[in-house]
Amino acid sequence: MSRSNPRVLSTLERAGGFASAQEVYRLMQREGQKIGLTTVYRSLQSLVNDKIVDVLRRDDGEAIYRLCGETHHHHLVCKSCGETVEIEGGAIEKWALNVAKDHGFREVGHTAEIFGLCSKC
Amino acid sequence: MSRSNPRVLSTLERAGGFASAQEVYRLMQREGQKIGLTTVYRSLQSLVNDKIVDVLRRDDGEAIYRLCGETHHHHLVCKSCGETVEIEGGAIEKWALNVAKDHGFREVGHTAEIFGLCSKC
DNA sequence: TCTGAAATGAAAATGATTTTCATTTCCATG
DNA sequence: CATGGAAATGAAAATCATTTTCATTTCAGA
Repeated sequence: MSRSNPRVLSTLERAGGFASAQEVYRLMQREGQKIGLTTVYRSLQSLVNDKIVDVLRRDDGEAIYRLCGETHHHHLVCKSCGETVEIEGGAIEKWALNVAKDHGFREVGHTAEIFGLCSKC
Repeated sequence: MSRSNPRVLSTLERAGGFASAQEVYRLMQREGQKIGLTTVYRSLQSLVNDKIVDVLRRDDGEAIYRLCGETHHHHLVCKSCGETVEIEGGAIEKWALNVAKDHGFREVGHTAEIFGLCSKC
């Protein structure tokens, strides 16, 4: 297992807390930082595991990494410009737990995303 | 420009109205239908343009195509054995719509999955 | 029958992501 | 100060969905 290279997190922060692995890599290259693409991917993956960043998907399928708070939440994402709003999901939590229990499932988790066109797009 | 091959739509319907291009292609292969992967992609793309199907992204980035208008449902998936239960998601629909409206979003869609360990696992 | 536009699909290209594996860096301990 | 092994690193190759290219086939209409 590998741990996150701190310069990757730092770069993601500087990028506005929202960028793809390729973008983080290119940014670090431009800044003259010596780092391999592999390490960028591994670091971001590790940050996701540690719940320090979230991963979403752009319309073209490229993964974008985004700094997030620690409280569990969901996202409302504009499918055109990518603007993201964090959503509290209390209703969903209960729904997921109830549905799962009804079917005898344990160790329940869930994912939920809302997408659409934001007011600007 | 090309038009959708009707067998592609028919196969997507038969797949439960929810499948990736690769899955549609494999299914048609297994059924002995002669068709190229390229045509499957083109047909699905065309169906998306015509708003006959929606396109979403799976967590791994693969695009999945879903018939529009079909009352859509969600899935409760066992993370050990893969058993899947289809769930009605009335509560989620409302939640997604309300949240999106609150933030001025239009053309709203959503994804939601619940996962856990089923009673057998 | 002829003709051209649309459809088709095999193969190559693309682009993100992952894997492999040899090398380098760290660091605790002798 | 060694030094030995674990963790980190990165270049290159592999993977995989998707798109593009391009030559061929189909088919409707003149």
